[in-house]
Parts: sequence; C-alpha cells; structure tokens
Amino acid sequence: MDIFATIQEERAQLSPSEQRIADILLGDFDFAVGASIIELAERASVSPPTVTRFCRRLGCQSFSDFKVSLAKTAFVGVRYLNPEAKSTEPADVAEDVITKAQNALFMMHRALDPVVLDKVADRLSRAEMIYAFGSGGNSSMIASELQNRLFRLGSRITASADYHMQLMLAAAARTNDVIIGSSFSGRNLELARCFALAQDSGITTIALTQSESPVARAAELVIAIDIPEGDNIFRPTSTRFAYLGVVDVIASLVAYRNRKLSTVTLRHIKQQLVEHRDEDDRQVLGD
Amino acid sequence: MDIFATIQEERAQLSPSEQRIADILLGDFDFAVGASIIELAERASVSPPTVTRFCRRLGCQSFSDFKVSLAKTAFVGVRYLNPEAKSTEPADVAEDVITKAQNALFMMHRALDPVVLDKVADRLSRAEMIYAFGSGGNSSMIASELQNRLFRLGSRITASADYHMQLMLAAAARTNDVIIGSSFSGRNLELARCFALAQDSGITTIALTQSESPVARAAELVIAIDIPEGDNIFRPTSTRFAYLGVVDVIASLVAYRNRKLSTVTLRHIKQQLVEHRDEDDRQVLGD
DNA sequence: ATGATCGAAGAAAATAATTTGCATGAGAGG
DNA sequence: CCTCTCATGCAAATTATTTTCTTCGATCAT
Repeated sequence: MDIFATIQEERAQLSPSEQRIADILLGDFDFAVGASIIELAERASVSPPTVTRFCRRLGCQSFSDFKVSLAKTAFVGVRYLNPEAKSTEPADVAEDVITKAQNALFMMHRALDPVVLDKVADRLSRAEMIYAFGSGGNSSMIASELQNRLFRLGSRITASADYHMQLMLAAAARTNDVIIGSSFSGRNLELARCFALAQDSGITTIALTQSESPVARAAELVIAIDIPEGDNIFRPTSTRFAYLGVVDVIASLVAYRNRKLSTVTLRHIKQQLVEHRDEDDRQVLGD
Repeated sequence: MDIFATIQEERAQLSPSEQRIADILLGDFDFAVGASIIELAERASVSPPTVTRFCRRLGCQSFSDFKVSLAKTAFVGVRYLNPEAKSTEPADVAEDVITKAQNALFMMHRALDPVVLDKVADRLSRAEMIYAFGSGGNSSMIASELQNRLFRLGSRITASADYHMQLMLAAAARTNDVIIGSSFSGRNLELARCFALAQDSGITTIALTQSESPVARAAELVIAIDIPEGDNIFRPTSTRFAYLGVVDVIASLVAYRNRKLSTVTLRHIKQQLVEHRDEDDRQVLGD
C-alpha cells in the first residue's frame, strides 16, 4: 500500500542502478510523479527497462501502476520532506498546517500495532473504572478527550491533569481498573511514577507516548506515537492530530466491544439533548 | 489541485459523452485510476480521443497527467464515498477512523476562505482580550484549544464552556476585545445570544460553525465548517479534526502577525519548562 | 424549408511510451 | 581460469496515446 516505505525498506538490497532510481524518487518526488519512464531513466542514467524491473521488484505490475501508487502516497505521505510554508499568507499557512496534520495521521497509522490496540480495547472495555491522565496543554486535552469519548459508551471514567490528584487516584485504584496516560514527550516522570505505583497493585496501565521513553518503559501496554516535528515554533504541534486519532480508534474499538451498553448510553444522551436543546435529531452528539 | 471537485463543478457543462466518463470516474474510482485510456474509453462507450479531450478540458495536459491528479486526490478526497469499516478488527477500524479524519481535514481545507481567515487573524492579533466560547464536549475542547494555542503567543485569552459565565463575560467585554465561539451544530442559541449582545457593544465576534446556521447568522465573521458525517454512531465525529485544524491555522496566522511578542512568549514558556521539568530542550512545548 | 455553421465525436494514422527478448559484460565462486 | 549468474542495455515488438482529418447532427438565419 505504501510505496514509499517499501522503497526505504528495500533500498539496501537494490542494485546500484536501482539505488540511483530510488534516490531520485526520494529526492525529487514531484519530478518522479510527473515524469515518463524515459525521462526518469535518463535522469538516473539507466535504461528504461531497468526502471520497469525496478517497479516490478517493488510489487507493481508496470511503470504506470507504480506511478499511480507513488501519486497516491504523494498526497500525504511525502510532504514531511517538504520545507515549511511558502509564505505567511492565509492560503499557504492553511495548506502547511493541514498537510502536516494529515501527515501526522498518516504516520501514526503506519506505525500503529493492531495487536496492542486489541489488548488495549479489551482491557478498557472490561475496566470497572478508567483513569485518564495527561498534563500540559496537549496531553491534558487528550486525557479529557478520552473521557469525553468513553463516558458516552457507558464507561466509568475520570480525567485528571493534576499530578497530585493523579497520584492519589492511582493509589486508590483497584484491581479491575485501568489507567491510561498520555505524554507527548515521554518524559512526564510523574506519570511514569503513577504507572509504577499502579502496576505494583496489578492494575493495567496504558501509555500513549513516544516509544522507548521513560513513560513507555513504565507502562504495561504502549501505543507508540513517534512523529517528527519540524522546527517551526509558531505552528502548533501536528502530533496532536495523531494522538487524537488514536483516541478515536480506541473509542471506536471499545464501542464495538460493548456494543449493547454503548448503544443504550448513546441513545440516552441523545434523548436528553433533543429534549432540552432542540428538535433536530440529526445533529451530532453534544455540539 | 483537486480534480474531483473540478469534475463535479463542471459536470453540468459537459457533453453527454463526457458526462459518461465523469460518471465512471465518480462511480468506480479504483477502476479509473488503474485503467488505460482505452479501457476507460470502452467502459464509457466513447473513443479514446474523447477521453483525451475530457482531460484537457479539466485542466490537465494529458491523460497521464490527469491520472496522476486523480490518484493524488484518491488517497484522501474520495474515501467519503466509501462505506463504513469492513469489520470491527483493529486494523479496519483504525483505517476507517483515520481516513475519515484525513478526509475531514481535506474538506475543511477545500472550503476554507482565505479572506475571512485574514480578517479573523487581524482582529485576533490586535485584540486586547479574547474570549473563547464553546459548550458540550466537542466545542468546549475547541475553545480550550484556542486558549491553549493563543496564550503561548502572548494573547490574553480565557475559555469558557459555561453559558452563564459566557453571558457575563460577553457583557463585561470592551471595545477592542474579541469573542470567538465554536458550535458544531450551529444551534447553540446561548452562544448566538452572546454574539448578539457583543455586537451591540461593537465587539468583534467570530464563529466556527456550520454555514447558514443560527450561530453563523449571529456572528460578524464566520469560518464555515460543513462536514457531512456518516451515520455510524460509534465512531467519534471526525468533524473535530476539521475544527482543530482551523484552530491551528488561526493560531499560526496570529503568531506570524505578532511575531515578536510570540517569539518572546514562547521562549519564556520554553525556558520554564526546561528549568523545571527536564533538560532536553528539543522537546515539544508542554507535553 | 434549406443551406450554413459549429461543435461533438470517431476513424485512422502518426507518434510516443513501454515492455520484452536477447546479448553482453562484470563479478563471484568453483 | 573457467563458468555461472546477475545486472544491464540495445533493439524490436508491442502497446498506449495523441493528432489529424472527417463525418454527423444540431442549431440558426435566411
């Protein structure tokens, strides 16, 4: 599905000529997507047949097949190679921000481990109480989004951004409870401490964080999210979109697992909103 | 840039043969992206030259050019035609959620009006005080994200999800203040009331909401966000991603306009985080 | 009503791109 | 030093695409 990843993976096993082709692809993407096989071959100083063979090797039926795969990926998956916004005009800034956001979602998706997701959904759906922890503007937003998503499905959940509170909640938690915490940097040591504390009592701990970080090491289950950020300090971090995406995936999985309870709870909430707010029942659940 | 939109726009002005081509494109996208000009022509019962002319008409240089544009769009822009997730397996659910999120960003971007953005950024960057309003899980998240993004840039801002508080804040606001409010449904009448109240005092009001809705009508400046939602009640609304994207675009624009103040403020915040939390100064700003 | 004009659409030819088959040469292994 | 294998390019064959030319049908003015 993702040609670009395939090229990078296989790159070591390619012949010299094929490596030259790969380098052009990775380096000047726009050219590669627009070029004919002859142009591409010339630029790489190889013959067209070599290009065709290269495409076959990467699992495409033909060069045009390959170009289509390339173009599909191009839309999102390659933009991180691109420099920052061209100007500070609204249109350029919007394109930059939105591209980066889509890309964060793309990269998160690529690295997502279904096996871990399955375990996470399983534990959450069977939890008697869920504690969602996260501090600092970004992670606290994720924690409250977890609450906001899961309470609708009938889960018992509270969110906290307060270190002291988190520690007390973790200490008060019981065997069938679950603690799920977010840390963009992976260096929220207070959160790691909560995890350690909880694990001593046999409580499931789930981290949304950078892989191989202190927080990741402290948790039982880790949903790893490693998104490279550019160095534009003015643009809000696009990593938030990746985290939010993970929250939604988790919430959907829990909903499917507790389908009956979710349906009933959602219907109740809906009913209240319709009665007390307005009559249009085709609206989203709670503004 | 977006072939798909172009086709839908021009559809009415196409000749019968060209409309048949358009219909195949819109209907069986995967086929169209993979097909050669001959196959496509055959399927539409037209001759290849007609297909070439069709491509030219849509602003492409050639058929292959067209196919590349099509493939680029395909990755995100067409999935909203697709049905729901194939199964409730983690991999399928993740793909469904992330595709819908990317798509929401895509559609938001397509409809975004740079002129309005420019005005919004102008008002916000010159505001003496900003009030961010939004209620219900979704819009309250957006309001606090606005605060979370803008305070870092030196803006004076508070967020509120509480109707009564909003009304009082709006009443207390002064001439150079700005009220920015979010409503996914567009039917948050309390918010509309705040806007009306504020406008009477000559205060700028900005709405992030559905176009042509009560809230939109009550505001001076409207950033319209109209995202069709599927009817899967279990999947969290992907519209959140669109709203969050708008928040980020706005924040970036304000940052560029108040570049000096933003830089100083961001640096201060960074410094505090580094001193009090950890030493790695390549980390994101605040977990 | 009839001819003129325009544009859509296809046929066929020309052109361009792509693939295949085959030959060559370099390098590894015996 | 031979032989085998593999990468690669050349040229031919195939296939795809575009251009040109022509026809057909609709519309409009006379």
